[in-house]
Amino acid sequence: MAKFLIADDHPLFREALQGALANHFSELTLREAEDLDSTLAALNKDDDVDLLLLDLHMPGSGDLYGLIRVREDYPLLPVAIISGSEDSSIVAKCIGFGALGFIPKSLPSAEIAEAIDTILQGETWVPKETRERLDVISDEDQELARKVAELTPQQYRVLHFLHEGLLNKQIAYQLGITEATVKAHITAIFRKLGVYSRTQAVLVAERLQL
Amino acid sequence: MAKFLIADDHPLFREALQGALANHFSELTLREAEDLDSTLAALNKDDDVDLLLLDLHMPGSGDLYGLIRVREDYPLLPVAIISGSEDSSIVAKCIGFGALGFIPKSLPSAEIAEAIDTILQGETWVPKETRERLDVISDEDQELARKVAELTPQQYRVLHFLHEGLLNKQIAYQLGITEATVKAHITAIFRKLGVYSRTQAVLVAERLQL
DNA sequence: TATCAATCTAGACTATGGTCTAATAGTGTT
DNA sequence: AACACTATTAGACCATAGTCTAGATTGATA
Repeated sequence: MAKFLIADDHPLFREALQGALANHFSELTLREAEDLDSTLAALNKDDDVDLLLLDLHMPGSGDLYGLIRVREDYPLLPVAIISGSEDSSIVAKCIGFGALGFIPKSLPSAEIAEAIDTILQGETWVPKETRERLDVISDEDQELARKVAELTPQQYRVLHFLHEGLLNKQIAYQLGITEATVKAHITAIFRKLGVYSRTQAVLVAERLQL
Repeated sequence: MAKFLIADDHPLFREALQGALANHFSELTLREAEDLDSTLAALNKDDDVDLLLLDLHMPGSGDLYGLIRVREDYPLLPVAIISGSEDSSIVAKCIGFGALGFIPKSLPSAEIAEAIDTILQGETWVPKETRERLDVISDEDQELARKVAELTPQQYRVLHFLHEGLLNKQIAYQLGITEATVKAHITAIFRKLGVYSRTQAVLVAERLQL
């Protein structure tokens, strides 16, 4: 009797995936989440989830942040990334940051089930094209990822805009808060990342390809 | 009767290369340069150089800047990069920015001569390991490289330190000039790169892996 | 030599960035 | 309910970044 959590912001895709899984796993309990907050909430509620199927691009998530965050809070939970893209450098990053598998949405449902079987047995699974191209993530980058995981969602959003090259004034407008508040968040980001200027914070974000 | 220009800051290596070339090219005129300034000066003086053998790491050059600069000033001149490293992403960048060849220093002299023959015939030559891994450089990156080529050497040095995450005060100390001067250079860099903040300038540098 | 153009330099001034302190609101714990 | 803890917010204050103007130097050209 397996219990999965599907985290994806497209209801239609969740349904489709659910259908595909139902054909291959007889006894199956499914939970659903549509953004990072509800994913973390669901994991907190159900402590016996066997596998998280996590979409990369989710509201409030921002590519790698969701994975980094989940890995920080639930290091033992098997995570399979579900993604529309299958860029090999992204695949490598995900595996490097602790995902057990990377499943492109374009895969036929039979192969998706196979991949999940592999992952449930504790082995990694990635698309054929990207096998043997899995760069190792350096210790420094692992350390940086650990630091990024300490950021709150709002702080992460601010870091994201920093990385876009926006001024504090522009970030304040985007988030609907005052410039003073943006500055306060930035100071907190510096502390957590161990840097002392916005330039260095941007370089950290760039290095992790957030 | 071929005329080459060897640009490398190690006199010993220049000699060795000279010896290797003498065995394979009967009629050969060689010019030498030891940094970016003397390279540009030599090219300006001799307008009939057939090939530039350019070391990547040269004083005042800073990895890709030397190549970008030479390509901007002498777009028709065949350039072969000579380098100690043979990291495939660097090779790809060099070819993308217009070098006709990439020759690792570790190559036996017979193969170096072969490579140069290939390049003189107008074909590209790269190490076996990196063939068929030559990513295309995007139009945007070409455009950025064109802009970087407009920077003066001093401005390039400042951009380099910006990219390291240094404060203006620290850059001033490193270059032995006042903070006010650093700021003036930074303003000039913004104009030439078409950005309006230090963060964006750093992102340009990061994107070109300068 | 005279002159033009470009670079490097730097001071004065303004805008933006960053720190410190602190109030508010939410969350989980005893 | 009272408690400690943390995220979010923001004002006051100081530091750093960036603009404008301009003098000094160099190299090419008439």
